[in-house]
Amino acid sequence: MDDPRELGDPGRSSFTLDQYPFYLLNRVVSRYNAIIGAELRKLGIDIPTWRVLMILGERAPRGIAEIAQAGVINISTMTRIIQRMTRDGLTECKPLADDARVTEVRLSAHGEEKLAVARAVTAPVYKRVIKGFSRREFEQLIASLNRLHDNLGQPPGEG
Amino acid sequence: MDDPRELGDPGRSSFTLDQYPFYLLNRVVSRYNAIIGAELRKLGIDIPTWRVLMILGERAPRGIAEIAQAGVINISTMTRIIQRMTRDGLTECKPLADDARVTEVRLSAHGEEKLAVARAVTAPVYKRVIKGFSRREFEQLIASLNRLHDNLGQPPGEG
DNA sequence: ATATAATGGTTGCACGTGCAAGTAATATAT
DNA sequence: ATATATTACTTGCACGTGCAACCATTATAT
Repeated sequence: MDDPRELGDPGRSSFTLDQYPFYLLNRVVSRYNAIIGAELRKLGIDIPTWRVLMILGERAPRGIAEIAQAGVINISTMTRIIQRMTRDGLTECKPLADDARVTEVRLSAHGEEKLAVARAVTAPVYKRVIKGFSRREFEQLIASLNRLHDNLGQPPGEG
Repeated sequence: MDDPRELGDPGRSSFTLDQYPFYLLNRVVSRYNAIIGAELRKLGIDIPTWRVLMILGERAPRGIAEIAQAGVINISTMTRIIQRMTRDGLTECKPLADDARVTEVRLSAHGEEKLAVARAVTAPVYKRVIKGFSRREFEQLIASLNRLHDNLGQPPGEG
């Protein structure tokens, strides 16, 4: 009864949703996205846009596929997210010099500004939500999420 | 530097995505949903349907709003999920006796079967993903997710 | 009794998404 | 050199979603 692989197992008769990690994960993510999404909407952006802003603010991905990979978003969807962002002046695109297939995407000045504002707006929400976490608990959470991520492997149709 | 509230804070200059819990959460959820979604598709159902099956299999919610609440899904969306499920013979609806406003939703026999099959199909994926977790780590994860959930409070436009 | 509010659910609309099939550019094989 | 495959991205299509406005039913106020 105490094998951890049986805890929260949807195949077991003792299964309940509150012990099912992916129900809890979905619930937390949905709520967080709902709240953050409402904040971002005031800035005229949505969550996918915000995620791309964060990614481009941190690394310099080589092409759209890599952004999609980093953002865990379908490539064709990412194409259109970048199209919207470029239309709205947040990003600039041009074919890469040594390989005209890949599209180089950079943040525009306007995009950098939006990112800064979005960070300022989301930070207080984040602080509220992380309240009560010790450093140990926080690090344990990160570690567990990374382990789950590794165990999941490469999903179909994401990169 | 070690105040946990500053760890992964999107407002800090030292911010990186791999230390941002909600990036990691989104990533894990997206991957899991992609994998599980592909499995469920073989059964002719999608993730929202699966979630409703699980909810109805566990409790007996009073009306559609309560299902939406439990499933962390918008009410109008839930209306249509139930419509689809009823069309496909997975659920049965009728107005409640003592209050004709609320819609009573029950699993049909076919719905029960689908739920059983879905459980059988998702269990091995779950076991693979939870691999390597000690009981302690598992319980710590559940606790952290519950804490995040509590800290988030009631989001806008979900129930 | 009658008007007003509140509750539970539904629908029109616009839009974002994923899949499958496409195009263009580069790499590989013959 | 030329055909074939692969890579990187794009687009047509069908569909699911959220928001806002709506309808129906019950509760409350006068």
